[in-house]
Parts: sequence; structure tokens; C-alpha cells
Amino acid sequence: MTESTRRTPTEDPVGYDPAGIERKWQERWEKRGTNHADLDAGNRPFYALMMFPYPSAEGLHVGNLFAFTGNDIYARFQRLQGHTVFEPLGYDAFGIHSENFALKVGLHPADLIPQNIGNFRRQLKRSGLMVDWRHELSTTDPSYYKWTQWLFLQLYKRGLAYKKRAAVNWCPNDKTVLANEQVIAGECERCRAKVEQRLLEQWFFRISDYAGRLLSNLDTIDWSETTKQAQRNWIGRSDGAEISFRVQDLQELTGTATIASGGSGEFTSEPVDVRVFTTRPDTIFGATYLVLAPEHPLVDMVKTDEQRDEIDAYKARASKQDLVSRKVNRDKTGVFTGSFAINPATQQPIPIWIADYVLMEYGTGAIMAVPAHDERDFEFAKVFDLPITRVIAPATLPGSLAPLEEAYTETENVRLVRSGDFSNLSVAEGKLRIVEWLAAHGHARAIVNYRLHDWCISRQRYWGPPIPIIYCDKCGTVPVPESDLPVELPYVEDFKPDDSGVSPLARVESWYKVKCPTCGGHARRETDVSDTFLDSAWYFLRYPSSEFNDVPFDEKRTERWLPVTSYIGGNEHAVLHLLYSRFITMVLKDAGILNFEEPFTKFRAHGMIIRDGAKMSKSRGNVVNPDEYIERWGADTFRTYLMFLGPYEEGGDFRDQSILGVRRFLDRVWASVLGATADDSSADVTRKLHQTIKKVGEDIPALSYNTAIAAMMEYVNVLRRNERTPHRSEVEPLVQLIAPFAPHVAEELWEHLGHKESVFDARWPLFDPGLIVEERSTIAVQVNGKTRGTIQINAGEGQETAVAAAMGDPAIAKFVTGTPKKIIFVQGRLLNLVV
RNA sequence: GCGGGAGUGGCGAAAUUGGCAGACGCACCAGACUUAGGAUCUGGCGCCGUAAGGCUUGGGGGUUCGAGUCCCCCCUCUCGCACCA
Repeated sequence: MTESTRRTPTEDPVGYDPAGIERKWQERWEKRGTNHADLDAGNRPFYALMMFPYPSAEGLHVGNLFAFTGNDIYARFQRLQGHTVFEPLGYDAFGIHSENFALKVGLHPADLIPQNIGNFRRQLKRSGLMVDWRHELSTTDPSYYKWTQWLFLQLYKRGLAYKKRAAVNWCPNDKTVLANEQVIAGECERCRAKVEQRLLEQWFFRISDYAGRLLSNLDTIDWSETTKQAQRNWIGRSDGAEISFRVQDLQELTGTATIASGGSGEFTSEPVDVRVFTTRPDTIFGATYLVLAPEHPLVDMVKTDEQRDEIDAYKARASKQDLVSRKVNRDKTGVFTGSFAINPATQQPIPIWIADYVLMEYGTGAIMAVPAHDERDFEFAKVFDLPITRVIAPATLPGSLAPLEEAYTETENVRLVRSGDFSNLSVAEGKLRIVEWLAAHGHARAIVNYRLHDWCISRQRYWGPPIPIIYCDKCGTVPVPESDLPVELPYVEDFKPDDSGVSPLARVESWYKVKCPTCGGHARRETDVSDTFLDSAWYFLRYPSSEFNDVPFDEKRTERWLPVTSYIGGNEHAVLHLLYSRFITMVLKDAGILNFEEPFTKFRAHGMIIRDGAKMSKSRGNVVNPDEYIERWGADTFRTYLMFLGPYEEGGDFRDQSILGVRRFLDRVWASVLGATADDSSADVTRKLHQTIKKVGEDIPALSYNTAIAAMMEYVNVLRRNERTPHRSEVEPLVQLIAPFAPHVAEELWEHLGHKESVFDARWPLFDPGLIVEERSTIAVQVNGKTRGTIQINAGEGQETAVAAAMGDPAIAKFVTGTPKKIIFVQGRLLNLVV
């Protein structure tokens, strides 16, 4: 083949001008409304949702673009399959992040955010996403957060929003309360400051009421397994029992000879029980002491005069202690209360201790300690020289039991010992029978515990939706009437948080002083704002109805478009955002407002883009600015490169050099299409084309974008290496295959091929299964499992032909000594001769 | 500690689920294009070896005609959760 036949006769034989065609098609899409979805009448609705970005001042992050491009390809592919695809985008613009940045640069977030959004919108449009911009939204828009506040009221109405004084995580740097989820190993997730404890009045959502459903529903939805697993861990179901231990001779032990009970202020000598939660009721015969959390309400009741000072000192220390030292320094400390309780199984008195290794927030805030079979209890017992009674032993090891060097936590192939009538039972049966027995005497009940805590939504900050509650001297807590929504966030010059424990809004008297909506008397607004995660827990409900002002979401639109068909986002939101969205959806279902309870039918987590083996960050100086790359290579090349650098669900390492390969690919596609003639097609090329259509059509829905691109590259290589100019029918489907990845190039080439409509209004090409089959098959020939060569035989031929062909090849035959003892033949693949 | 994911050429990665390991791409090497080239095209490219051949998917065992893939033990990295009873 000569050079001249390979070269296309155009002036610029290869290479296209991205800037020109990208501008042209972006303008045309806008003018024609190509990306608009007919939300009321479109056939086969497909809601392709991506997690909306926080519009930072730095602009669009390449990670955002990676995520969005992956969603866009999926969405465009679905459209080519004949769906009406809705791909909306918005901004998660409230929150500490924006506020802190505004403080840093000395601007007001209300001024800053619109600028940032403008910049984001420009960047997003440039990258060629199929976004229906008519439904853009921002959580900071009063017409949006009006309904965030409405949502709060729906929860309040149903008793799912409540206020309580609680020890909360306080970040001394950001000067605000943090949700449990925002505390990483005792540090603020944002600024890494050591988190302290503070007691504040906070609003909570009863998400823990939904723990069981949030957990069991996971089995019904099509989500990334990693995400489901993260949610399961977070919800943390534990099956166990609650067991009561009667406190012994309390009157005699307490100096006052009486105990306070039920908060009535009366003195009584009613018996007092310590309730504990355990997952190992089978070990109760080994429970040699009890431990209460230092904050446990019974502590003051059971402490003896003798122990009082020591107990009080320990409690004081524990309450002051920040969470870091409590969680990082795990040395066991504690104090004996002076009291004893009766072990209901052994009837023996056991001492009651307090220790900070028992957490008030979990279970009942009290445990029965079984040092022989729990590592923490074992450690504690060693420190304070408490008795260690072994009640579990290997099933196969009879005889005497040596003292334990460490806690014996084995539960398989073991049996109960020293456990009265229950000795010799397995752990599973022991649990069952012992709980039954204790329950019959009123000492226990089987119970399920979850680690999931209620969701604290109060934030003592400025940049968020005010919580729609009014406190009236006479009427108490009064919800803002729905007709008065939104409670607008006032423009406040000084929005700097302070150490007071209340929001900066508490300094704005003109705003918080209001008349009570019920009695008209003097009242005061709640000055805390709500958590950003509440804004994002329902935004997907708003998109299809964003033009409706009298309802949060229109009934018909919602019926048609929800639940979300496909959701793509980062796994960093695996527990927070996704769990809250599910919770809110369930609440709305229970309220009769929605008719489904899982918001996202399908969810896939994309991977993360790193650079030089490390996360991108300004301090490392390895941040990729998409603008520069789009400028230089074009949006199509950049998009395709991002999808090619690794498996979409794993992410990958960004490398400047590698972009060139993708640009070459698109240039070759460009040249092939421009150079196409009306010659006959070739059987080899046609076969490869149909194989490629099949492969790409299977890979895109599996988000296997990197291999889809590789397949298209292979096809282009076949096209180029064929000794003739490509035929039109060989390149037209190729234009459609690249369309989801490189939409501008595809549109331009589609137009070049004479089409008047958008390539996205055409249908995805079909492959002919009959054309895919190879006529000759290449068979690997092994001798004793070692590959010695390959043979070519006709596709349908069987073992005999294959063996004959193999023996006819001297390079293979020389390894075959004598007649084969065994022959393994795999049709179309392999022949193995065992000699 | 518990739970998830992953270890494959110089690099990013493939591998129809037990059947030719390294597709595709980057980098590199050689050549072509009447000057140049961070352009384009052609060819080469796992490692050792002139070759025949041998070796090779983190390490070690096993199952199998055949293992990157299945089983057992170990190592490393990574991401969640973490005194949750």
C-alpha cells in the first residue's frame, strides 16, 4: 500500500478544529433545544441524575467533570436507545464550605455564590453535557429553600423532628456543631481541629426510627455493592438482648437510705434495675461486674458516700475530655460505685463500675462485663483485678481450663461451660435458651440495636436555610405556618460565627424578633440554620418540577419521572447524602406525599481521579484545571480521555501525555469519515464493525467506558489498515458510536454525512449477529498444557481436523512423542494434547 | 480490631468468568515523508537468551489436561467504620 492511498485529499488531512465545531454545536443545541426533555409527553422517561456540585470559587474540578461526563455518556446512550432522557444539573451552594471561603476572602456568600455559579455554568456548558438547563436550581434560592423548610415542617408535624439538649460535637475552629458523620477519628472533617463536647439545644430528625427499613430495603435496590455495604456498616444492626440486673440493698448502701425515682421528687425504696444491652447473652454466667457510662443517670443513685468524691471527679473529667483522647487513648480507666447488682443467672452479687469505655449513646449506656470473652472487658478486669470467669470452651477440648492470657472470643465449635443447665450448648443455642429462660423470669428480652444515631440538623452558622420555628413565651414552640414560607435568610454584613454556641443570626434582633403566629404575642425565631445535607436530601424531587412555585413537586411530573432511573456520584456520599435522601423519601411516602420509598432505583459510584499517585489538592499543586485542557485539546478529546484513563468505577491517574493518544484517535475518526467513499464494503471490515457495535453497546451500560473506547480504537485501526478508503456504511455507525463520548465531533461528522437532524435523534445502530461470526478460527495448541503454537481451521470443524492440523505443523508436532493419551478440544479456542 | 476493594510489562490498563496473559493507549526504538517537527504514516516493543528455548499476573502451597481467574496460608497497598458491648 502506498502513502497516497492512505492520505485523505483534504487540505488538512488529519486533525479537526475543536474550538470551531464545539462553539457551533453548543450554540445550535441551545437554539434548537436539543437537550430539552419533554417532561410531560416524552416517551420512555429516563432520569439520569448526577450528584450536584458545590460551586466552589476555584471552579469546576476535574473530578466533577469526570463524574458528569460518565453520567452524560450513559444519558446520551439511553437517548440513542429511544428514551426521553432528563439530565438536570444544579448547585449545592449552602454550607460551611462557602461560608468559610467567603470569610477568608472578605466577601459575602450571597454575592460570591452567584459569581461561582456563573463560572460553573460556563465551564459545564463548555464541556458539552446534555443538560436541560431550563431546570437548573440552586439550594440557596428562596424558591428552593422555601421547600426545604416545608420539608422540615412535614417532619415536625409527624413527630420526626424534635429538639433535645445533647452533647454534641463542637469544632472550636469552625465554631459550630458537627454531625457525627463529620467527625473523623475525633477530628473535624473539614479543618482537622480536635473536636470538643458541648451541651446545646439541637434539632434532630428521628432517622433511627427508620433504621430497620433503611437496612432491609438495601436488598431491593440496584446499587454498587460497596455503597450498600458502607450503609449496612453505618446502620450497624446488632441482634442481642436487654438484660436487667437488680441493684442490691440500695437503701443500706446509700447514705440517704432513699433513692430518687421517676423524677417525681418523691423518695421511695422501689427496687432499681440496671438494664444492659449485650449481643452475648450466652456468656451471662461469666458476667462478673457491670459498667455504666459516666453520664448514665443511675450513677448518682448507686454511688455510695464513700465513693462519691471519686465518682464525681471521674465524671467531671469524662465530660470535659474531648472526643480525641477518649477515642484515641484507649487505656482503660474507671471507678467502683460502691454498689453491687445481682447477676440474674448466678444470683451472685457483682460490683457496679463506671468507665468511659462504655458509651451513653449506644444501647442502654450500660454493659454486663464478661472479661473472659470480651477484649475490652478483659483489659479492664486486668487493670482493676476483677474476677475473670470462663464460660466458653472449645467444643473438642474437655478437662480443666487454664487461666486465659487474653479474651477468648471464639464462637464457632465451642460450647458453654460453668453455665448451669445450659452447659455444653453451642453459642447460638445458648443465646436462644438463656434469653428465653431470663425472659420467663422477667429479667430479659431479645432486642435489636442499631448504631445509627438520630440526625442532628441544627447548625450554629449563617449560610443555610433558617429552621422554620418560632418560640413564643406563651405558646412555646410554634412551627412557622406553611403560608409564611420561606423564612428568608437576611442579608447580614457580619456573619462571622462566634463562640457563643448560637448562630450569627442571634445577633440580628430585627430578624429574630417576631410576633407569635398563634397568639400574636412576643416571640423569637429559631436562629440556627439547617444542615446542608437537608438541602441535598430532596433536590432530585425538585428538578422535574422546578418551574412550579406553589408545590415542592408536581404530582404528575413526579409520577412520571421518579424514582430516579439512574444516579451516579461519588462514594464519599455513600453514607451521608444517600442515607438521608432515602430517609426523607421514606418519610414522604409515609406521609402519603410520595408513592415510592426508595429514591434511586439504580446507583453507581464512580472512582476518583488522582494525579501523580496522590489526591489533587492546592497544597500539592497537582490540581487539573479543566479549562486549560479543553482549550488545548477540545472538550471531546478531554471527555474521551477522562473516560479512557481507567475503569469508571475505579478512577485513575491523570497523565498529560496520554491525552495525545485519544486526540489521535478522534483525528483518525475525523479523517476516516471525511475520506469515506462509496466503494464496496469489505467483509473483514464489516465483521469488525458489527463486533464493535455489539461491544460498545454492551460496555456503555456497564459503565465500562475504557474498554468501549479501546474497542472503537481497534475498529479504526482495522479501517485504516485495510487497503482501501473506507466506505460510507463503515463510518456512519462509527460516528454514532463515538457520539456519547465526543458529541461535538459526532454532530459535525453526522452533518457532513448529510443528516439534517441531530445525531442524538437517530437510533443506535444495530449489529447483525450473523455478520459477527468469524469464518476461520484460530486455535491455540497445547502439549501437556503448554502452548506450542496456533492453527487455523474453519469455524465449524471439530477435534479431528484440529488434531490433524496440529500434527501437520512441525513446530507443534515435535513436542508430541507417541500417541496422545488424552485430547482436550474446546471449540473455537484450544486443543490440548496430553502425552 | 471489624468490613469493603485491589496487587498483571517502563507506565495507564485488558482478559467473553477456568482456555493463546498483556487487547487498547502512553512512553520508547527503527524506518518513511525532498528542510524542520511536541505533526503524520509504517514497523517493533513483558523478562532472560544470538537462537532453540526458558521464565512471567505480590509470595508460598493445592485442585485441574489447563489457573491472573477456584481453594488454603502469608505479605503489601487502599478506602470506610472504629472502646458500638
